[in-house]
Amino acid sequence: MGKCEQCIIKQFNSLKALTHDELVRISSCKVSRTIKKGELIFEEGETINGVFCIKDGICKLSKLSANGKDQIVKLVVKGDLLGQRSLLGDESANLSAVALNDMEVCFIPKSEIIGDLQKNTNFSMDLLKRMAQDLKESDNVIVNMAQKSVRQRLAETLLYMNKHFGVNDEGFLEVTLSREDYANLVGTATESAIRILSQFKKEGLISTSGKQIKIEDINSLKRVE
Amino acid sequence: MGKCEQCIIKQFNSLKALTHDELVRISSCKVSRTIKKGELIFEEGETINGVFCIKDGICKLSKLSANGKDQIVKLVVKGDLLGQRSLLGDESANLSAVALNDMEVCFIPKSEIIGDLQKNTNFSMDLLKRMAQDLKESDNVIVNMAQKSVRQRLAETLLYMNKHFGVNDEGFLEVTLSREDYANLVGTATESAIRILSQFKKEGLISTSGKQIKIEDINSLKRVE
DNA sequence: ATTAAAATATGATATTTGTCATGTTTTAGT
DNA sequence: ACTAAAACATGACAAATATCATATTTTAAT
Repeated sequence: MGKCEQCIIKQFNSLKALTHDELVRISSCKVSRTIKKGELIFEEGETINGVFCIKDGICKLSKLSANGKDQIVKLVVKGDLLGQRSLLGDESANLSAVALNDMEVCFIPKSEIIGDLQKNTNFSMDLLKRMAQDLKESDNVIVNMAQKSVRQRLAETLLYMNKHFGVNDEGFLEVTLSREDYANLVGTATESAIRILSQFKKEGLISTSGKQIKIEDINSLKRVE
Repeated sequence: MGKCEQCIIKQFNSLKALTHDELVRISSCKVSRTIKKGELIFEEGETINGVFCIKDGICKLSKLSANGKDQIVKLVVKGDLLGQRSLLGDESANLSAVALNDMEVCFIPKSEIIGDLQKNTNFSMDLLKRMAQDLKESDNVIVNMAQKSVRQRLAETLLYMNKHFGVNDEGFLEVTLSREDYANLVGTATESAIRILSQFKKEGLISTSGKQIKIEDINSLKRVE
């Protein structure tokens, strides 16, 4: 079992603001866990009571809307903390989390870390800064959702996947999403997402092999309207 | 000039977590200001360097999108703090703020309050909780934008205005927005907003007098699909 | 009170997006 | 390798929304 105080992953999130002693204590009560692709981590409405530190893998945060469709609000990736809001108040999760590939996570119970949040100003300030950043990003997503076409949003989603996760040996996007996931990220019908990807293919902006996607003309993709 | 330590408005925001002494100090350097309807408080990209405590009035936070339209992301109202993000890091404003009616605000320079944020855990924890709440609401807006029809979003916006600001003597929504503002809140073309309001009128859900709107059948409005 | 400008209203039409149907390909489990 | 299920693909059509044009009404400034 790894030790938090030696774990490099914490460099990427607020846990790096904890002291050595705090990390040692947390290390002794954290629970390491692997999560298989497609597995539910927690569900909307569930009480989480702790945070997940993501050591490896990616998951989607989504919310079921009235019409029965899942809207993906955010991707949470290696290095991120998941479920920070559970530390503040007794609220249940507003979103569901599902693994997009195999994941390794550590779960830190709320009871063990809540005291540090109160005492260690560096920790709470770091959390505050990151939340402010998240808020800014959410606001930008709202503007995109409201003002951009599906075609444009899908192009931007491909660029996002390329920028954040890169490509594999063969040049395909490293993280492979289903067409349905793309639709749920963009906020459109699955058929529409598929159709537009087909158009992109015809126009030479991308190529595909099965569900894998390769960006062929990144500049044109950036100019999609 | 009012004194912060005696001001009742702070009950509604994080400033209530400050100590008496902290409030006295802040009171001595705050700047009271009235802002006329339509006036710009700050603009996207501008450096704010402080927070506004809203004593009266309402303003819209919006962002200009590539197609030249303003998307309203949030309404900030009496009792709220405006510009909290400016306290965390040196980032410039992500959104523009414009008064929707005459406002009274107090501006508190960042330099005076930043130390309290570091020292007073109650203050930073309260800010953290409110930001978590904002984040949740933003996530919900994303889902609504992505999954609901314009008609539905407009109906919900009317219900929101009714719930948060109530009605005047004659039963009209207390806060009067232009049709363009409604369109920018909902994320649609102004003509579409006007058209749908006309439909609502024909269907007996609302009535209007000039730009004023009265909700006539709140239950049907809630059931709009 | 008059008038120009802005906001509201509505029709006609184009474009975008969703829905339903149906066929093909890929994937995963034996 | 075989097979059922899931995912992908595409056509046809319907519905929602945007755009452009043009009145009408309201507002604000003189």
